[in-house]
Amino acid sequence: MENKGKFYLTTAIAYTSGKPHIGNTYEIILSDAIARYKRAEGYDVRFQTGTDEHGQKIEEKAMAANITPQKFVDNVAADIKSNFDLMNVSYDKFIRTTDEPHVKTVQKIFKRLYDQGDIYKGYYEGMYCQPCESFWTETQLVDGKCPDCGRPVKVTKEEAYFFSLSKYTDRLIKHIKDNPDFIQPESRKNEMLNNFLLPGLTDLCVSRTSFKWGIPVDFDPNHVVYVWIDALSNYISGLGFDLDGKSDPLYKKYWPADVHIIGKDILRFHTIYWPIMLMALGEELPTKIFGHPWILFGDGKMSKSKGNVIYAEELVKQFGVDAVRYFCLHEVPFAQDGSITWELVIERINSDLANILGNLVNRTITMSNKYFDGVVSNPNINNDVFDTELKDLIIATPSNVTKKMDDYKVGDAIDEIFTLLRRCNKYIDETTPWSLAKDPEQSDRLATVLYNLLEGIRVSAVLLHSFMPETADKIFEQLNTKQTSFDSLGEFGQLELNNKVVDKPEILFARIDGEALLEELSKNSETEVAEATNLIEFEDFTKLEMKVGTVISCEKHPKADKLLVSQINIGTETRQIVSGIAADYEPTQMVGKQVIVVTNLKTVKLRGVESQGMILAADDNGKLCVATLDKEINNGSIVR
RNA sequence: CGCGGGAUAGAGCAGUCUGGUAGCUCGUCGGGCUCAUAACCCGGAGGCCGUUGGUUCGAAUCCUUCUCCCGCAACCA
Repeated sequence: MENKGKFYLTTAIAYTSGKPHIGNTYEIILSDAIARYKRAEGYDVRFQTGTDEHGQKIEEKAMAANITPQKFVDNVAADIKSNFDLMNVSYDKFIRTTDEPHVKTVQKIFKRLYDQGDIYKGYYEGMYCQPCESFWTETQLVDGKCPDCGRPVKVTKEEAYFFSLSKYTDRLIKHIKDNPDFIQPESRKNEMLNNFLLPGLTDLCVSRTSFKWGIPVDFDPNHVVYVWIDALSNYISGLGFDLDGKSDPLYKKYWPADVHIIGKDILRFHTIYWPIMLMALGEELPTKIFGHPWILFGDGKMSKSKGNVIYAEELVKQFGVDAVRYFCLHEVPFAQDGSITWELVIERINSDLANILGNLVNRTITMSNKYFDGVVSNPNINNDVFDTELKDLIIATPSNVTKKMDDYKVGDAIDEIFTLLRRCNKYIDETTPWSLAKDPEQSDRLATVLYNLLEGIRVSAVLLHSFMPETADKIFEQLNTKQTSFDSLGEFGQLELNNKVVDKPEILFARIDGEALLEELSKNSETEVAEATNLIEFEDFTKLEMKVGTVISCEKHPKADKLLVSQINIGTETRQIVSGIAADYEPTQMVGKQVIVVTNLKTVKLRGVESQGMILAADDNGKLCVATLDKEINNGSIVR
């Protein structure tokens, strides 16, 4: 195999605050498919992934679990790693930001940037929003309030280090314009330029004193390094980067990265902060940043509170690793989010994997056994236009696939392979081997037909290997072939002669009875829901104070689309209450209604407007219906 | 007018940059085949390409008006 040079790709490192769901898993599967494909093409690939293990959130979670942060991240990192291993991911390096070499590297980088004046010590004389734990600049504030939550901010002075970005902005803008492929997909490029770079960057806060679980700034131990200098550095620290020119040979060989594969939500950090960091360090910039879309459950974003999280393990348990890999890789378009539901997964498995792929292999091997005792030969009696068409496609498919992979259009690449598989199925109908078998004089023709099919299957399996490694290996075994490398794709006819295919083909993907499975799943989830329902004590219930009130007036929240602000008479007083019902109720509809109000909730400000309670409403999949009373009753009556 | 993305057959998508017969997968209906996992193959039906106006010999594609959906985006007490 010709060596095509080095190829370094990375995933974002996963934050160790909890268990990874299928969306996290998607990124690593996608990266793995690219890594495997590049290796098969003859690149010297290094594939790095890992975990991001510092930060306040982890510190808090560890405290809540009553273990040390280190113990906490050890557990979660092990969990994430085993999840990646379960998905058959071929990473070369799993880096953890708590690894000693990484910590040292980050400290040195921080010091260097400080020494050369890119990082300076200053104060946030900023506006601090306590609940959001965020600082804001004057220009970011909305009506002098936190743009995130609308709550008032406090002028706070906290010592912090800042990374001065402005010095490098022009260079970065030029780099982005000179390298149109730097940011992928391209639609994101303008977003970065227009929203962040062209208006001018504000300096980035790179240290914290408010928590301890982070890499200490070694020359100023009150501070820990905050997020990005720590996390982003993993891409070079994992290669043994050293500031003093003593970098590991790995670094010299593999840097700069050929592609960073990341979620589209963190594109900003990878296309702005990271390049600027590298410029400041005098290192080369990565070739490409690829922001991939998300996998969504149904039509909503996956979130635990919606109860619609799917974990990779569940899917694997049900369908197997390769089916899950196939689904993730094939079903997410290049630039738009894809969606996952049980129904969709079942449909793809049945129609693509069982019918088109599995059944093709099965029927071909069966015929080979039936007509030739499984012995492969090629008398080369090709006399139809079908033969030419099939063979042309077998020759063309590898480069078709590679073209798509070069643009990271993995789903389209897989489609190319399935186009070939479909063509093979069609070829069987065109040549009708079972008719040929009835005429002994057609024996050589029949053998040729089967050879063409087996070769088509072999080529498909070689190409499929990057996406579904186990399945491809199973096909190789069934064909009993050693011709499994990309070198064997150049010309038609590399499948060995006089080999014997397997006697009884194993079913690669069994068809799934969708209705039965869905029914079983819904039964399971019902029992889970029942088990998960927490029963409360009666006393807990009595803590709630609920009263009847009449809506005196109601208007739209001035700063939020989804909120209404009502004045409600609850007998002794009038309360102002903000509710998220604007989608279902006009303000005028609310006036005069008698509603049930929770009156002993802590007051809170919602986008700047105080809310002194809560109106009860039923939620039917997002459609809200306010609870009212059967007949008119005195305001202030207790509800229980 | 905060910024950005989108609307194409029952569903999911491609085509839009670079104007020239509207395409793919699934579903559906009809037919064929029997090697195969009720699988495979062929054919049909199903589209004012979201709306308005314009440019053009010609518009899904370019310009324009409006509508609706989604993301950034937390909030729904």
